[in-house]
Amino acid sequence: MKIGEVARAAGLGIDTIRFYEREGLIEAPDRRPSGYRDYTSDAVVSLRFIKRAKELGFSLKEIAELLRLESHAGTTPADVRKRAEVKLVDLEQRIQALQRMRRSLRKLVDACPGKGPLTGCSILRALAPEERRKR
Amino acid sequence: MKIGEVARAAGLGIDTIRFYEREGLIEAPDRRPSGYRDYTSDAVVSLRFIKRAKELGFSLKEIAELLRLESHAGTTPADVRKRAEVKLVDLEQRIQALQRMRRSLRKLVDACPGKGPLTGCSILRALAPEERRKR
DNA sequence: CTTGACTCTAGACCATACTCCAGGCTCTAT
DNA sequence: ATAGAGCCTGGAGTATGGTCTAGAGTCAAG
Repeated sequence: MKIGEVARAAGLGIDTIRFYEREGLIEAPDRRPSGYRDYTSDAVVSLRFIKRAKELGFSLKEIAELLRLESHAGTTPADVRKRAEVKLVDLEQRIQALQRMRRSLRKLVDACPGKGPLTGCSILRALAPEERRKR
Repeated sequence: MKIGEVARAAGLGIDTIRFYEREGLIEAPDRRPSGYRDYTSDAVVSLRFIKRAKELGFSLKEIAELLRLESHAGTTPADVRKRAEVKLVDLEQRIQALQRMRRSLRKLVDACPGKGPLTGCSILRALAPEERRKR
């Protein structure tokens, strides 16, 4: 596959894919004699993973670590396992942080009547309890 | 209050507060004859809100929109509530995806203790929503 | 009055994660 | 054969959200 096809399949821009290659997130693909990058469908899977993980709030650096768990070249299985365990703890903490955020936000939403005067909205009251800014 | 007191009270850095002022997230305070910014305690409330909203996953741009909603005639509490709800749904989806990922990673850790190939416990596949995993 | 902590501005700088551009070569369909 | 879309490289530019610095003035305690 050429880079454009991969980009469409993964839902990313061409430049983004080349950027990920430079950053070491994906392997550099083989090249055609012309110099064109020649991808296999595995690349699409990796790129979709990256896209999804990004949406989940992982940085590219963290994603790179996750990817290194998958292709455990040059490391022992025990090492892979150990790093996976560390990531698992990370993940659990991240889930808990998001759950705390969700609870807080839901409390705010539930307390907001959604009607009546603006001043009744607890979301805004949390922001500006004294209506000092009413212009 | 001087900016340093406000910063301590809000739990932000001085530079951050000036940055928020430049970005229009907070109003420019009055000035003393010396040129020093002179805040009221309302500023602390606003800054704490911004900090909290950030922790809830709002970007500064989204926070600025929330702030602007308040001062626009015709804004209903429902408008504000709606934004929070959208964020809530986003948060819930992220939590679910992370939980899927956690399951996969745990499977990887449990099932691949150092022997054999990692078949069936691909962290890559765990995050590929449009690629139907076969049951 | 002195001293040290604080504040002012403008602007540089940082990390992250892209996004675009110029100028040139390649591929594919007609 | 040729047009037009696609791809190449290297480097510059963008957006977000700050963070830091220099050089100068201000404040409050002793």
